[in-house]
Amino acid sequence: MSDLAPLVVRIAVPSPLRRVFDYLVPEHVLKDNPEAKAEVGCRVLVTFGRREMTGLIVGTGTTSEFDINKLKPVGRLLDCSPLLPESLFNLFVWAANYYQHPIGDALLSTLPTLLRKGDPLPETSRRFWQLTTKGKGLGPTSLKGAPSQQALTDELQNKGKVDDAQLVAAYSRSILSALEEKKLIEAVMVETPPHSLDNILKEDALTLDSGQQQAINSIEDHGFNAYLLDGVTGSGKTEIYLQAIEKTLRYGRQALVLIPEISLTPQTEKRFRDRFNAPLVTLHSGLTDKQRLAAWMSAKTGDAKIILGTRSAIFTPLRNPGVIILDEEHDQSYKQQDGFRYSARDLGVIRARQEDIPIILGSATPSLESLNNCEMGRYKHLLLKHRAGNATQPDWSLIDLKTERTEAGVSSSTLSAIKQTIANGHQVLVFLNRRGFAPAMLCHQCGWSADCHHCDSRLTVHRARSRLICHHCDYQQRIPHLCPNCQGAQLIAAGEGTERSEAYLQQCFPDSKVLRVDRDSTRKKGAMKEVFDTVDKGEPCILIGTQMLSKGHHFANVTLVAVLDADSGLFSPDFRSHERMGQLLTQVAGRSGRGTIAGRVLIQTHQPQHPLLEILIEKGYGYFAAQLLSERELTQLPPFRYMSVIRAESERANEAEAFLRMARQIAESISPPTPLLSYLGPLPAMLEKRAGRFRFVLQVEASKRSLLQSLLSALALQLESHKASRRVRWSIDVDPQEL
DNA sequence: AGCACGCCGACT
DNA sequence: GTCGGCGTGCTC
Repeated sequence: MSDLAPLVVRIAVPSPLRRVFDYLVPEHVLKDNPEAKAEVGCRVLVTFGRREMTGLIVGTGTTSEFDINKLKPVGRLLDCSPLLPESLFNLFVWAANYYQHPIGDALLSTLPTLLRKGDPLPETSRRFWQLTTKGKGLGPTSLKGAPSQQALTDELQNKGKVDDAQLVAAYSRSILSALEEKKLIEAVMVETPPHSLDNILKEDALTLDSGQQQAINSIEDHGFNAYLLDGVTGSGKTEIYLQAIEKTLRYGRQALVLIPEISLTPQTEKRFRDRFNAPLVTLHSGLTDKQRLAAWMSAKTGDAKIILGTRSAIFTPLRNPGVIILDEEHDQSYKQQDGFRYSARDLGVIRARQEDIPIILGSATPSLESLNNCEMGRYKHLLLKHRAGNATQPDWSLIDLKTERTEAGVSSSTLSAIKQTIANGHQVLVFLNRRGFAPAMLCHQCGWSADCHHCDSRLTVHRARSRLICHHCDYQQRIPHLCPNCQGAQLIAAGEGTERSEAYLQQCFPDSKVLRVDRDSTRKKGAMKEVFDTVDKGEPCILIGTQMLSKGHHFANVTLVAVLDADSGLFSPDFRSHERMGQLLTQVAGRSGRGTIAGRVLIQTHQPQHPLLEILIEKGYGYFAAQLLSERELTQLPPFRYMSVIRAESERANEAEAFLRMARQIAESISPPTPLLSYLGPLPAMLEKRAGRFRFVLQVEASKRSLLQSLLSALALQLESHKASRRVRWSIDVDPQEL
């Protein structure tokens, strides 16, 4: 290590700069800690500007593009080996570039917080003590004056290496230090290999029906393949996951399992723990930094065999990966919506290919992207058409709101269906994707409405809390008694939210439990569990709630699902709104009739003739999705064209838009618009003003990823160095979920 | 992003 | 006279 050429490392630092910075590694830094390495994937402490920070080495060499005499030395090397396997590290670098996020920020954000802050990697090896050469040469009685020391060296003489913990228990720390001081004994670190499992199954696997059997038989245990496990709710996808994991565990490998939301972890975790005698760790936002690091670490060392987590778990290193499973692959929460805007689903597929292992994407309502990937032959489409056991498909019908009166959002025929279901001793699920009592407060006399001053939105009435709340920025105020505009006393809560429908239904069914599930009702810890425990008892009751109800839960005794408002999904300008509506309705409907009794689904709408609703109801999600996919092809929207949006926001009304106009100009000077690459905007964002900021978007679409990629890379660099970019908050969103 | 530097208005 | 607003430049 004493060559004359200087050792230069390229460091990614957590900053919004799309560059890496070169530092020198002086001799003394290497000597200070001979164990520590200056290799790609290791962390270093550096002064960056005037600040100390933890950076990651992304390259090494002996030269620099920068003036080598002006390079700063690194402060300290933090790791004895790279934090990630090289291939995984390269994948993360690739992801930072693909999603156009500053490399240091992206890379550091894939690490547990404590590592990002520079904490040492927890010990994975255990400390053992052994005699030094000098110690071995000791005569049998040369430590006679120190009986404990004599006993200890005798023990080491007999046993060779002994565990630190064992020695400390028998002797004391001071004896060890004394002998170490005399250079008679020395510590050695020994890696403890992950133990292999003998009894993998805690409970027997369920018997598969022929469809499930066919699906599991199609899944190859080895090598890369992407599978879309497309099965109606209740068709037993989880059992397939479990059996795929079982195979992986039998090969001594690890399974990485991703699920959309934290609220689903306890249930899923229980299912896995009940089945396997294998160490399982969970990674979700509810963990402390320490717990998170411990879980990450045990995945890295291979101790954890099953890693269950939400979106960010896709960045967990695995010692011996065997399979990746990503449940509810259509779920939007797999796309990070701020900062490093990656898609855990898409990265999952790329990672599986990189690791040469299978990935299983499961959903009852697959995304159009994944369905298209099946058609293109990139994924294998595994269809589960039937519900497991005796459960039958629910029976859908539409209720025309143009011809029926409603109260609190509930039509009379919905009400009588609820009455009947309760009378039959069953449970009802009422779905309304709007929390609060009413979405607006209006003055009957002058037409005033309670608007949010920070957003382009109306305040939602929350009657139980006597407040008006903005659902976009959380601004709150008391409900006024008089109209602030005309002092009139006729303020009305217009429209319906879950709180109002709950109150109405409780009034209609005073003898039944009415349970509300939304962000407000489940704020208290354990509230959610309490509701589900009550429902699981099976007594007749009415569940009312928002999307929270549409995810994952089994309600065996629910035989009626009522969707109070299907229309909101029909008229949104977002090109994905129809897809989402179909997914949501199908998922909600899937909550019913999972037991042996057939379920009914009532959809209230003002548009009963809407062709998409008809297709969804008559032919099911598969046909519906196929229809949407062919529309996307006709209109040249994703996945047939690649999209990205540049977002900008500013407190000053015109700046965001002006910034994007300039961005478009720069972009067009790099790549003029052609049929292969087109621009749209700047346009006001969906909610133009939000939390006091004016928001705009510029869309860039291309027929090839590479066209878009090279344009965005060049554009990002130019925008970053432009002084106008300091006056607005801007970001690039590749493969956006929302416009 | 942070952080420093520098240049103008309005205060104890 | 100084405190502090934010426009500008820089980070190996």
